Amino acid sequence: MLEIIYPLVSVDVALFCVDAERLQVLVVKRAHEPAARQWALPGGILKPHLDKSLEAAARRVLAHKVSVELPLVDEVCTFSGPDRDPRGWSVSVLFYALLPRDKINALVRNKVEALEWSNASAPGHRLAFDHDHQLAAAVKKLRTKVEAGKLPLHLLSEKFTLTQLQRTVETILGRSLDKSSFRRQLKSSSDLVELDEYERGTQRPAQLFRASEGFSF
Amino acid sequence: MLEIIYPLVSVDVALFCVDAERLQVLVVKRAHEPAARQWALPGGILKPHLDKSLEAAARRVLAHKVSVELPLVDEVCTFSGPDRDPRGWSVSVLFYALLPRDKINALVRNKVEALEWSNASAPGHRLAFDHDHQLAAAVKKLRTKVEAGKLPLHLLSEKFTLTQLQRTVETILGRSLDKSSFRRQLKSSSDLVELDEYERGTQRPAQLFRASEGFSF
DNA sequence: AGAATAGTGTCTGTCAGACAGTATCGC
DNA sequence: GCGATACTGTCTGACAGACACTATTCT
Repeated sequence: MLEIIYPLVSVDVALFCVDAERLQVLVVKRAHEPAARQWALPGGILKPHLDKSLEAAARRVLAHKVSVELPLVDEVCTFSGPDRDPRGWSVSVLFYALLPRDKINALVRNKVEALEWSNASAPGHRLAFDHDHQLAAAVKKLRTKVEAGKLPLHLLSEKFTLTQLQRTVETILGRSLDKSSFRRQLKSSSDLVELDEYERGTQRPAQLFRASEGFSF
Repeated sequence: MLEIIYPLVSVDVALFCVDAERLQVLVVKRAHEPAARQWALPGGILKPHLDKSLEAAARRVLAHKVSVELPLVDEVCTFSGPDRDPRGWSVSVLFYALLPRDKINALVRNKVEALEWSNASAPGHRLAFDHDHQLAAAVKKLRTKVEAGKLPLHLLSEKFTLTQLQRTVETILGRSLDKSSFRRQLKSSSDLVELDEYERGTQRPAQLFRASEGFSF
């Protein structure tokens, strides 16, 4: 009988937020080994006695970084192999999560770890482990879904204008869209509910919308 | 210091093949506990000393069932939790694989396990563990890719006719397509290479095609 | 009034579905 | 010739991109 070697199982999370026309991702300056003092995506070891699923583990990891419940945490893919973590053979399941723009300051600061919003398309730091690849995979997944017509309503406040929605989509896709075409598509969408409220801005007020009940990203 | 409990890490594979207008999936009658004598998707425990990645583990598992190298093995998603396997907290990474139709008889028979091709949309057996959910997820992933315009060339022989390709796509999507529109799309695709060969059938010979070098599903 | 932002109307080229028509084989 | 299958041509309605136009607010 061979000795059974257990792989290390962990979760990593790319938490996205769109702010100021930038697709931002949360990065952490690691306090402990391995890769101490390097920047990385938030992550942690699976704790079977605490977590009832991998997604629950991802939410637990983020709960230490952000003080709000996240509307969406979904799987991207796995990364595995004997060399990607110095502790040995490891499996990491990558998730992505979306944070509403009005919650961007709900970060939980502590004295051990530094947290930072970084440009997801061009991170300011080189990330530890294979997290550069992981981030690229998460961004690609997000883009693919939006490109396929899904509306990233979880990135917006509860009530939002169509222009805010268009700016968010444009930021994710990295290109500008035609206002008329964009709004035409939205009219035949059952994901939006129009409200009888208007946002008072600097110019003409814009009608507010919210996500419909059955909406899912 | 808490005792660290390791989760069980395994891979399961939905191996697809399109034959006789049916989307077939390979199922195995399990020889050993747990779930002995029940039908299930082929799967196995990750062996870090043998596998250099989860995909490699999936390929190793299939190598015992099919005597040919598979052109495509790709990840679907993970299934995890304390209750899905009687042995305890487990993570299973689901893969799907495509087998060319002319290799459908390349199954490795043995006296321990029974192998069977089952209708993927309506399996003849109830599957063990959460494999009914897994199969549904794998079929959905396959459908989504084909619906998005990807060509499932790996399900066809090396050389194939456009009618064979159309029948395969129709089988996966579960609806019939217009011949003219289908071929129009293919003309602008760089995934196909037309050959100077023709298949001699019962009626007018059909031009043969193959997948281009850079093709990926 | 003028600037700025919200929202609508119209034109047009593209393209997918529908379907008819032609081509080439076996019998 | 006839049936069967491969392959092509044409029409048309739907729709996305482009862009001009109207509407409503603030200064």
